[in-house]
Amino acid sequence: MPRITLPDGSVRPYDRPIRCDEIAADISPGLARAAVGARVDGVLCDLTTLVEDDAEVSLVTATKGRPDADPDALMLIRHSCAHVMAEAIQRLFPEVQLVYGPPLETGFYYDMAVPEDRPISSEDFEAIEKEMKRIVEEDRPFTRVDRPVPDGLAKLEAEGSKYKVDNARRAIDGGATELSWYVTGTPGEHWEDLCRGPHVPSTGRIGAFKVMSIAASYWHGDADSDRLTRVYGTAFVDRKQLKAHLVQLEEARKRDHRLLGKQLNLFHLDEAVGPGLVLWAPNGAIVRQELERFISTELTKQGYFPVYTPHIGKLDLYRTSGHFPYYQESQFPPLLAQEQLSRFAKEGCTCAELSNRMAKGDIEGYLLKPMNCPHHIKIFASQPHSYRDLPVRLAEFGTVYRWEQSGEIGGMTRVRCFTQDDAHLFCTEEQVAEELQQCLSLVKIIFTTLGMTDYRVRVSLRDPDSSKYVGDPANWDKAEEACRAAARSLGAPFSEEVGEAAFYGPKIDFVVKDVVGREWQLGTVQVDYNLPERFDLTYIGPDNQPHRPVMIHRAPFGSFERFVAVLIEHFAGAFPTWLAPEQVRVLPISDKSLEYARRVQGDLKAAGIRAGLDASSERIQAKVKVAADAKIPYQLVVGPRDAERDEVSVRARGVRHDLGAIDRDACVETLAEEVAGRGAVTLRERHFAEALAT
RNA sequence: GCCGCCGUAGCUCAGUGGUAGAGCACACCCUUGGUAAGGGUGAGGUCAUGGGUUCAAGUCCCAUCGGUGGCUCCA
Repeated sequence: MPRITLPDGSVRPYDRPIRCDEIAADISPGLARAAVGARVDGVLCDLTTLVEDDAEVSLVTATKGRPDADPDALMLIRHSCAHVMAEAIQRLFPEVQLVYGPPLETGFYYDMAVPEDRPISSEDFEAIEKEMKRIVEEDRPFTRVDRPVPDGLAKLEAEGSKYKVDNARRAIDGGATELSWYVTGTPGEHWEDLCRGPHVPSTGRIGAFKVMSIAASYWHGDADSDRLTRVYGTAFVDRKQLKAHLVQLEEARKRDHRLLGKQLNLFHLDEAVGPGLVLWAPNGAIVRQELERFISTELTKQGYFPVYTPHIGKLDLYRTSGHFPYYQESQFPPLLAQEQLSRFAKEGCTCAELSNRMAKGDIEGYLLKPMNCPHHIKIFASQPHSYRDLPVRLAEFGTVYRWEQSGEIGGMTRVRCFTQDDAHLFCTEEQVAEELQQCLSLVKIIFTTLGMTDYRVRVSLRDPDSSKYVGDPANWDKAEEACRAAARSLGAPFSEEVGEAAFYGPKIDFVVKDVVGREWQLGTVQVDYNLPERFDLTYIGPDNQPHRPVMIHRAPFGSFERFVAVLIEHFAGAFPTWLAPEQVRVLPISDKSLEYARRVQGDLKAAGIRAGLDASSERIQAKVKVAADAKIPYQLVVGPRDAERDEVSVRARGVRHDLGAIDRDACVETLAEEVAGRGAVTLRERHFAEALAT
């Protein structure tokens, strides 16, 4: 007979198998009302689940009007809401076949096969929601019906849904001994769906929901398989939570780097230049340049040598490295040698022939470089190296070109031309561990300085079943173990992900999320035993014999394009003073103070500060507003009173009032310190701590 | 690359198949005002591009280009 242990440690003995909702009712009527599901020995399940043996049971509750919700409750609500949406859609579009509808972190989706002649569009959302509302208001119970495998399969086949048959087969392959359906209401009478569950007790427990968007997907995620329509929605315990979520989404969109990039004139994408080709406007260029300076200082400290290399190289170079022709489809087409080009033009050679002959190697040309490593390798190989010289660390802000799929390009996060803060380290096998650690600490310095604490670490390994990786498996094992060890030494949690490695070696990646929740790889450190082999790199060891060096590829920022995109969103465009394109703006009260304002600006510029001046004929109110919209860290308002006392009146970004006046020289000096120290000291804290508090 | 949606002034957006609009920004004039937008005047458009339907297309249809939301991909 089951003894039920509750989360508070108390134990309830029962003399018969007991349902979770009965347990809830035994504890309190309030709990019984609030419960939407249960966890039995940690496994989320229906409230009607029968507990037959001793178990730890906790009830999952969803209480309207409470700001915090149990993530499991939201999971149940969303999964259930996916059913309600599917029912609504099938009522409106009887031809639609359902595929798969799971809950997500922020909502749910349902994949479905929609007939081509009547696609679902966002214009249908209102009707769908209306239908859903009706189902929710009817408050019909979610009823589970289990069927033996043969009966279940027969039923699905009779219904003719290949997708659901496939789902069932997968469940069976996964060890299922029964197939379960969930009916929203009475079996035999109401709508039902093959589903593993669990669900909330009844449709009425879905507090508030919204159909969000529509997108395409592929069956099983396979681009060659059926195209499906994916409808996204979200659901919450109550309206208030849903609204808070929508407001949050709206706020996030305001931080979007594409929007801020335009508003703050940071970068520009121009149709005439080409998709995925970023033009850095002066303001964005300053941010990038500051980052370049910042990391250059660190690189010097860590013993890197700067190098410069061209943007193209001969095809043969990339045949050696393995970039060509294996990754041909993700590269810009090769540049043909001039005389060959004209010859082929005369011969009327087709593109397919051309690409064929290039792949075979009987045509020479140049490739826009997809990576910097081959060039750096050639610099290393241009001289003999003793083990005493190692490690050799070659660094370059190297621009690379990759032919990303058109649908993937967007903003500055995924582009076709980008500049990496790249470097390649050539070292002995014994040196790998320490070099890796140094690289990781560099990444950490960057993230810490910029206050970006919200990242995750991923150790990216090869997929042994895939053929896209080059080199000896034994070397891969060594490299992967080195990455694991280095990640461990970071002291932060990390996940290992198979199939994420580069073609030549495993990586330690730093991954962050953008405002819309998409993940991006920024910093990366990669161990490579393969390219040294392909290029036959050697150094002379203490035994006077040639040895193979190991390479480490690393880019702490990843690429400036992507990093700055994430940085814009991280700061919501309000860059710290050292990064801000315009660090200070001087605002004269009127033309009468223009001369003094110019003097202040001159002092600031002389101190190396990027200072602007608003010499327009607007009133001070307007100047303050415009400067605030431009997210300039400091505004110095100057009028006759300030000029007389050699002072400036300071306003700080984000503060709605005037902080007060201070001595002009003191202001310039502290600002210079703030910039030099990258925010270790700030003008606002040092001189206006009191004024800030009010 | 695939599917949906979108494309009107530098920006944000209105615009029943019947003469191309607003706000901001810009230029000039007035205003010289002590802390989150003073007032006026003006200039600015191959309505993404190319076809089609129509007496008539920014508006309807098709294609292309570009953007966007996903999917797939990301060496």
